[in-house]
Amino acid sequence: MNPETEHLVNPATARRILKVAQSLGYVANPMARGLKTNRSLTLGFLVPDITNPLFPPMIRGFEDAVSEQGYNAITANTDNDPERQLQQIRSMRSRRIDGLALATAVLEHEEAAKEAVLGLPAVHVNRIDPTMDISSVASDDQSGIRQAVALLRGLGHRRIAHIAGPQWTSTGLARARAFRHEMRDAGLEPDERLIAVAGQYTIEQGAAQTAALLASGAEFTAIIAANDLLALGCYDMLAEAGLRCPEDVSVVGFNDMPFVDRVWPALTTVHVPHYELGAEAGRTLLSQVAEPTRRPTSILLPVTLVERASTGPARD
Amino acid sequence: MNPETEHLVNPATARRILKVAQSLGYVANPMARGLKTNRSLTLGFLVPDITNPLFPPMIRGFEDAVSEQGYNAITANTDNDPERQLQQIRSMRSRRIDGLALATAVLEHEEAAKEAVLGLPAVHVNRIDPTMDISSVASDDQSGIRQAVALLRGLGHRRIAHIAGPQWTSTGLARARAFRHEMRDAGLEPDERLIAVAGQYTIEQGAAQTAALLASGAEFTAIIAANDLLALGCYDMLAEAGLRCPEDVSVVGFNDMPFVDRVWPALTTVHVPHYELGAEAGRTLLSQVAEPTRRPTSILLPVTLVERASTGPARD
DNA sequence: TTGTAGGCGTTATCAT
DNA sequence: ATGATAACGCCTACAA
Repeated sequence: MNPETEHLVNPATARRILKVAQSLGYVANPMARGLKTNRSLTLGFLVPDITNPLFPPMIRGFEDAVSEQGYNAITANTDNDPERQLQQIRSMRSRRIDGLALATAVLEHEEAAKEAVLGLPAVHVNRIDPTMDISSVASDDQSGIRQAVALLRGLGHRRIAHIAGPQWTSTGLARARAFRHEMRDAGLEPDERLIAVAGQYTIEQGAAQTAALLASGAEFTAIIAANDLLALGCYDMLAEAGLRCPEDVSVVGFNDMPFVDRVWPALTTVHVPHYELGAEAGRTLLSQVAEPTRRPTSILLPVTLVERASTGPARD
Repeated sequence: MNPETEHLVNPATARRILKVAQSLGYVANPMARGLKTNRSLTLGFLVPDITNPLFPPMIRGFEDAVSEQGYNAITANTDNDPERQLQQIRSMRSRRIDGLALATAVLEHEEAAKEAVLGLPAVHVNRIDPTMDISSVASDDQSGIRQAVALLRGLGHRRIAHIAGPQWTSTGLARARAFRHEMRDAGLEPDERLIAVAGQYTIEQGAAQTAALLASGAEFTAIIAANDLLALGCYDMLAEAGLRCPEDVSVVGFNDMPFVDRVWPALTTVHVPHYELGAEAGRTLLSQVAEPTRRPTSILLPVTLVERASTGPARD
């Protein structure tokens, strides 16, 4: 009844057995199978919080991709807590998952996590591993920032601010780096006073850092936020300061979360293909499972800027 | 090493064994345990689509609640396809889940699903089972509609329309029924021409049914939509028809999805405690697992209307 | 109070 | 090409 060994049995017998099994309603017991083989046909997917709208599409993509190969996916939340993350990894290992996808972005306590994952096929999602010990699937953050800068540049903006994501986050780091690089590339020397670093990817932090920008005294006509929540925070603080968007200040987000096309004004943002990120991670992980010695790969998925109503010509 | 039988062993020995096990890094193998006990300490959660923002909080609540008792949760998507739902149930049963929560709202093909779940502790979430064969945890839809009607009534609205959800859906049915009932209760005879039934819970259907309402020729100054997506569709069609919200037509949604407080105008809607729904479902399911003979219970969680900017005084 | 043997449903190995 | 058997790691009944 094992397709892989069916060739060494009489085809007629095989057919007969299969038919009888079916008529009996026989279904293999995954626990018994797993106990014997030490494999579970199950893959883990670790996210900070399933409640964050970024992750459901990734999870769905992952599940759809791996279920095609007969694998199941189980998800767990870490709340960005390194201790919880370790627990979850241990719990999943004890359940004999065959591989693990990590969409948790915490750069600190890296060593502990890496050690916990040792020997298990693994892939990072939505983040890259600088040391390249582990495969990764991420969006092309630099290209996204480049497109954002190009759009604003084309609209006449020269003094562009950046609200960076938390620097303990892979995306926060990458997008801030890309911002400095792409500004220079566009012939706009980045002003360090116009880079504010958020402590969390939240609306509140977006507002707080916009306030900081405003307070710095340095002039700007546009903000590139490291993600959509930060951008929504910009909206709040700009309104509070009596500034209109986009007439006074243009705002660009990152991720293209659900419904940011319906906030006011509709948010111009970099669309990230979250579903595809998850699906690609699933495929990568499966090839890793099939061939554990294969060396890590690093995939960058293309992103595209979606121009909506939060960007307009520079005021000056 | 089993806490439940620890009392019939010498405390000193127990401590000794536990210590040694710990020092050896011993972790029980769930598969071996499950093979022997025919239990998995795992519960299933079936949703139409994890990508729908209603479900992540429910899932999270469920997970948090059951993990407190040492249970794991696994989720699967059905895409509202009865066939897929059966597959998923069978797959989960083969994996020996100890109980199943169903947040899938399809009323058709009920018998097949019920049969597939036979003998397995189960609970319906966000829907009620009229036959009461299965426990359920849902929001108090009738109270939500009552609050919506009361608010509009207080604002002077008398001709109130309803965009009902799909009638193959538990919530669509319940809210439409509640609408008729509560209108009468408020002394406002419901006009059947002012009840449009959406085929899906989508923005597009919300727009289409608003168009139907407008085309019916019957006058109205407010719309109660059966969920937030339908309400957003109202926005679109009203704008297209040159009608302002709330000046010309007030709109009330249902669910209080993430970010509907930031669309324009901010949506007045009935807040449903999705996290609590999931958590309560988890607790209900666990008690069902502990005591399989217990008869089904039906829990209704209270909802509260959140008044925002999409409702205002009646124009007339 | 402690020790031991048997079996849960598979798969893999070995003998036929 | 087919059939028999041991072992995976745990729990439980029973013996000591």
